[in-house]
Amino acid sequence: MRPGRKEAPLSRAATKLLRRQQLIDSTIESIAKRGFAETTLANVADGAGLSRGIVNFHFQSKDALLVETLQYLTEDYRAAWRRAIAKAGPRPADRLWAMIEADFDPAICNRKKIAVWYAFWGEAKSRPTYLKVCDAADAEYNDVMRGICREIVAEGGYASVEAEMVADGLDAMLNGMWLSLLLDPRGFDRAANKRICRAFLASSFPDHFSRDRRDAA
Amino acid sequence: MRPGRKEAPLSRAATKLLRRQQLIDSTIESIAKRGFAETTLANVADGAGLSRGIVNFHFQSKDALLVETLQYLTEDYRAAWRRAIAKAGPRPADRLWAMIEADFDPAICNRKKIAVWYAFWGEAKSRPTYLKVCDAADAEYNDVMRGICREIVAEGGYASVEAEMVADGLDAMLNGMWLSLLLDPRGFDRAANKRICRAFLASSFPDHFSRDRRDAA
DNA sequence: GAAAATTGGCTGGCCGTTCATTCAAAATAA
DNA sequence: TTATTTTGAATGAACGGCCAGCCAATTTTC
Repeated sequence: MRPGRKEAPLSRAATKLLRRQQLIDSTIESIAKRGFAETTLANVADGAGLSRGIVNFHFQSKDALLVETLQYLTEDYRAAWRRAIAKAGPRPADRLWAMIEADFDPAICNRKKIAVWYAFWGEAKSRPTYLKVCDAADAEYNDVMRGICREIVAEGGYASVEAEMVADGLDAMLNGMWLSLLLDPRGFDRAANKRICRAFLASSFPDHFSRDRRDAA
Repeated sequence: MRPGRKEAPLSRAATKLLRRQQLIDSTIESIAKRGFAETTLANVADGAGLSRGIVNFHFQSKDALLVETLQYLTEDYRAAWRRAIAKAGPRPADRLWAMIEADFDPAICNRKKIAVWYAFWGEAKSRPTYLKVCDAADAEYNDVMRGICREIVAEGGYASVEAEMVADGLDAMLNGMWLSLLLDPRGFDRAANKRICRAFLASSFPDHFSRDRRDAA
């Protein structure tokens, strides 16, 4: 197919993984470009530069491809925020802020991937498998965020602040900001959105976050 | 089709409107139940208790039906929050809170309608018409909310608070809470979510909102 | 190490099904 | 009657899944 260049020879096991990943990538591309309803196996195969029958060779069915695509997306996301937390060090305020930064990282928070997230959410109610995967990913993220907020509350002795409420509010806010990227990409402003998150944190945990700078004492 | 009962005679113009609304309602029902991808004209017609060819008589095409369904949904939503604001009286804090209450009103915020909203958002990126309608509706809501927040800031003399940031943050938070209803309907708690919104407002506009009661002095 | 045998990846066309749309005929209202 | 609405069957296009066979990679045999 690609006349000029010859692929480097790979072991069979490696090709198998490569092909599956190519097809998943192409599926993401197609859903972002054409939407869920108009993504066909032919589109996916064409996008990957492979033949028409290839998907049913590497995946049980179209639905299995879509489920695995969703699982890849959730794993990709989970890895990103876990990595960010790990890099942030021990202080809970730093870890919380790292989760937010991760949510706005262009590797995660770009229109293509957000469109695919929303495509799956849009189908979630009528497909229990999608619902389960999405809900589990969301729940895990929320659990971790609640835990960190509890640490901050304990550290700061914030009597009137309920950690869970801050975490849930922040979580919802982040998802809503993704929607605004989807609907109005030109008007989307990463820095402004981060500032809004920071203001929310500053009013909830004033000893840990300031409105302007990265971190308070 | 319904042998036992005979419909009351209606004028042709009235029947026409009735049929169109029946079909739009059935479309909403079908998208909520089966999802966007598996909603067919046959499903819609069956759901409305009408014959197979009926949709293409009252609508130009399937796509036209879907666009009009989305327009109906946005109009329904707009009417709900406008009504809520009008009922709330002159004080901006009351009007802002009325918008939030409207967002959690079971007539608007129920799993069926939320699922349909997310279905359209999921297709928005690849269908410019949907995008335009959704974005316009969102922008209008956001404009009004920003305006009210500006009034509150002016009233309270909140120096450090930017009205637009509060409005945008609240807007995003509300959308994110809808997602949590979609993904985890059992865990969804209207009152708890309202309390989170109220806490956010209390920390932004302390002279206008308290954490616990409906309104401050 | 070279040749032969085997495995497994990949192709592209085919088939049955489903769907949106059209249409001629029937039913209903004006 | 005439105009409009409704029906349900027909049409043609598009799709997912299937498969027989080709070919490269790997293993086995000599």
